[in-house]
Amino acid sequence: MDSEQERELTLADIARLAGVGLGTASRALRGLPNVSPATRQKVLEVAERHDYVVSPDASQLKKGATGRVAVVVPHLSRWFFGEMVEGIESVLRQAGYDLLLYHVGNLQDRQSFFELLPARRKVDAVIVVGFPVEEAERQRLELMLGAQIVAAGGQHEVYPHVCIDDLKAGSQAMGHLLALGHRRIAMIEAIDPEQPRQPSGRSAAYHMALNDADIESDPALVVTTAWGIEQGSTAMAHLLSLAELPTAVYAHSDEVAFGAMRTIRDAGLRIPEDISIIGIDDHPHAALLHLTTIKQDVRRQGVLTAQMLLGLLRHDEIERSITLGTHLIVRRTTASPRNG
Amino acid sequence: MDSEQERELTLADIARLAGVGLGTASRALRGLPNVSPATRQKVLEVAERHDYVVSPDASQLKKGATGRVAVVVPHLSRWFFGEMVEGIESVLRQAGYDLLLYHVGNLQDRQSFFELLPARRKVDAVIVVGFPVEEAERQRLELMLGAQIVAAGGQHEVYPHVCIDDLKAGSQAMGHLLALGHRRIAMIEAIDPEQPRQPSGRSAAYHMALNDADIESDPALVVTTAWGIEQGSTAMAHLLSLAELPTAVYAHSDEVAFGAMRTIRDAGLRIPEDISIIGIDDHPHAALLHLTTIKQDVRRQGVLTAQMLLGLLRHDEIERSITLGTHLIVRRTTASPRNG
DNA sequence: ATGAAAGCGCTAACAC
DNA sequence: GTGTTAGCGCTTTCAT
Repeated sequence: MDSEQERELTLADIARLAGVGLGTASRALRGLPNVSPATRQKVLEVAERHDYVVSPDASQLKKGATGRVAVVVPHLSRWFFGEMVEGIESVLRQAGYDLLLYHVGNLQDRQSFFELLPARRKVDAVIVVGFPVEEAERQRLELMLGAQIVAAGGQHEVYPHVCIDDLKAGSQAMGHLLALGHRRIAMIEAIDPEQPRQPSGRSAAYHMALNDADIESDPALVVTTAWGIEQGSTAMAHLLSLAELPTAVYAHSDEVAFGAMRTIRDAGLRIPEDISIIGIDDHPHAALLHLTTIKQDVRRQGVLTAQMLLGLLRHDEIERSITLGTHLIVRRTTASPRNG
Repeated sequence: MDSEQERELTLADIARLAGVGLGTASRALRGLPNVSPATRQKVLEVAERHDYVVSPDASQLKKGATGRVAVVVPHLSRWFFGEMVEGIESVLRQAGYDLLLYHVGNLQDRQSFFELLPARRKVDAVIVVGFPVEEAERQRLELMLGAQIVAAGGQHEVYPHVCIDDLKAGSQAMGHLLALGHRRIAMIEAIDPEQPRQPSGRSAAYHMALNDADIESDPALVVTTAWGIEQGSTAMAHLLSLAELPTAVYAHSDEVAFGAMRTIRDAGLRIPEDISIIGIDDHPHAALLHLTTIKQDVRRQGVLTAQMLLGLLRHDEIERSITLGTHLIVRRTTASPRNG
């Protein structure tokens, strides 16, 4: 059997088989006017019988639009990004767009992405997920003529975007701890060591909240670490080595909080009796571990980003900046300090 | 500013600017022979100066290959799939292939994927991740003439594939519990309700192990549920309602085990003193929760799958079936039964 | 309503 | 070595 050698039928084949001209076949298949019902019927029938589909590449070459959008993510196996991409994918697919995935896991990947622009001339748009594009990168992106650029899950003045207000989320977290009566509050600040350092709303919220509450901030209570469970665990160990322990911990993310929780318990301390802890995200495992947190709807951010993009592609008049709300979910890791 | 109207330069533009013919420009750019150093130098210089890159679509139209591969996944926000895609993406990118992502989250998505074949005529290959392709689906896939098809993370006789041996992984888990002296062992069987029911090696391992140990299996000790934390939690609740409790639980996956652990503890029972529990995967959170499990290297499966695919695309003589090993990681959720 | 023809941006075969 | 030419599979005038 030489089925291996079979080739895809072309429009010319279909036209010939249907006994019509090339142009007519094209129009018939695409539902354009100026085709008699009988002719259209015949073309459709032939195409159907032979399982014909047009070559998107050929048709795009002529039309100009690619029907693809690039999605650039710094991580994939992390819940936040998976959820985001799922949201994006669902609306893109429904709109008939294909999704080209680019992973920029570390600084080097990221540099080479913006240097080489592998998506160039391949997509109608690009969605940058979860990190702010720097000025130099923005300039490179300009080479992608005509491509719409939007950002999801990160602050971007420069591009249309959808995100949450990190400052507000942080304030909600701190507000909760403060309201419970905590005054000695530590922060585990999460950064991505593989990406350029960014000013963080979640960090700003900490200092602002403390300031508003007339609490002098103690630099020793702030520890900076990478975004992960083990890192959170280590950071917490550092905090526990302090002479005077914090009564509460504000972690930049749930995953960091998870690690911190383990360390606290392994040290023989109880949560929340000895130390309260709060995260941000509402990661699926937060409920499992009864972690109090600030919830954000990541999937929805993905959906809205993709919808915004489609609007841009259609040149609709649309909102170019969407900030989603976040809210406190009180579970069992926060309580008033004992001697509060 | 009408930069919006700027258009990408074509090869013809570059040729003209460099004062050479179209063919020469093409050869120069691609490093083909039969171009004088001086000419090549000039062409390269012009292209560089204008940030020119060839249109992949146009060049592919001529060459035949698309330079893209479709990756089909049933989930994204789940650790296993994110990890797998990261592995796949890393080698594909390095080889210059683009990755088209298709998400078939539920039965309907899956049906429409195989019915519409949105990747048809768009890719050189497709990688199916984490689910066995059914016969009817396989037939649809045949319409993608010339596309290589490989499978990752799921059993497939029909396609070249890389996976783990579920039967063996399950046997390792059961072997551990049995060796500890457990005889009343429950199984939380995880299935994907959104996908067609498949025979599971992880389930077979349970019955086989019990049989080999001359333990009569009690149907009440097997509970089937969907793949998730909450589902594991509920399943465990069911198990705890039994008149005679199991002394150990074998969960098909770590995430299911996580949920079960919560239920056990919420019921006031201790792990592993009252009930032992083991999972499969070595999810990042398994270490966090001290869960004993069977580790599999998912990322590596992704890498090997993509490498296998590249080999196939190059028509290399390569191994078309790779089964990765798994191994027991003993942590703190398993111990000998009290009255064992 | 329909067919012929030009051309999208490129590669490959062919002359020179 | 280099320029010209003929397509790749389609869409889109433009006649008819």
